[in-house]
Amino acid sequence: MFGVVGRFLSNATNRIDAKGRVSVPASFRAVLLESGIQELYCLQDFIYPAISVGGPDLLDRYEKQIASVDPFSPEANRMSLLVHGGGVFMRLDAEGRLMVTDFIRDFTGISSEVTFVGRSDHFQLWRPQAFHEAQAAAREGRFGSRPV
Amino acid sequence: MFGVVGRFLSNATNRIDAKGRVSVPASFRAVLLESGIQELYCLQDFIYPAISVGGPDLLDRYEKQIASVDPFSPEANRMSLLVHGGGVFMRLDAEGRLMVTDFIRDFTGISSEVTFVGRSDHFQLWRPQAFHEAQAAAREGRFGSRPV
DNA sequence: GCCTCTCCCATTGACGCCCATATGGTCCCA
DNA sequence: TGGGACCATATGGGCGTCAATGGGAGAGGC
Repeated sequence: MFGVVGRFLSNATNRIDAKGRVSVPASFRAVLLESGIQELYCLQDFIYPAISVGGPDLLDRYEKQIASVDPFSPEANRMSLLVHGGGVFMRLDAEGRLMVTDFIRDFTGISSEVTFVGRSDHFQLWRPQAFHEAQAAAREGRFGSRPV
Repeated sequence: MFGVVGRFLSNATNRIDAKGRVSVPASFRAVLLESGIQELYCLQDFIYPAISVGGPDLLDRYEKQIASVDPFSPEANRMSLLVHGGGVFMRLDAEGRLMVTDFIRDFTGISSEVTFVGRSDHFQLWRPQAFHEAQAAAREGRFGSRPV
């Protein structure tokens, strides 16, 4: 439907239902299907208050990045804390929804709605307002609020 | 109509119908056809409250720029937030119309009419009044309002 | 036994694909 | 040169399909 474009693009906001589930946008599910991704790795972004979601390769890339810096640096320490201590694995239900756990809520501030944001090789979960603020800040060359 | 076209030029305002569709001006469609562009990359502009529309090469240009810096750097993260999170692929229907989604409306303020503005290698979608104001401001050497 | 998660089915509203109409312009020909 | 056929564009709308969402009921863990 969105053509032969195999990457995560755009942003869309969906509601969380009474059971704490939220539908992943169809265009994102199409990319997951195309990539044969069934197991979703969810990690905390290094900069923004958002959860990054992708296939198993996403974890690999983060670990490579950690390995590339001085392993005793505060930066490597901090990244490991997020990647290893903060990463979880999830899967979608038959309708393409995922559970919004406390892990996601606490880190992002998400409560009733989720903004899905494409990042090319993965996508992210944001609190709607936080996303808009971060985007506006990015346009002005700033970064917006850091997590925690 | 023959040969000379090649670029997106001039501007035109069309109405949005009851189903939220709007006709892309025929002269713009001719350029798209000539360029063999079927998938339209639509990006929320960095400066103006307008959507930029072009072929996949438009996205390629931005991605090259991102690729030129450390992919885990805050700077790459920030650019991706705009280029990937603020961009989407769309396609025209059989009559050469496109859906004016909330993605477009929220960012531009477009509600009932769309002004198409040629920008040589791409074109833009504007709220008519915002376009006139920005043009007037540009004549005086200013930039006009920034996006929300 | 209660609470949580998963699988299944139902609803509704949005979108894609298709065909129809109006309007204005161009070209041809008498 | 004026009339009229013809065409392209912009616009309207029917209808089937699918996505987003809601909710029931069973399986399994604490």
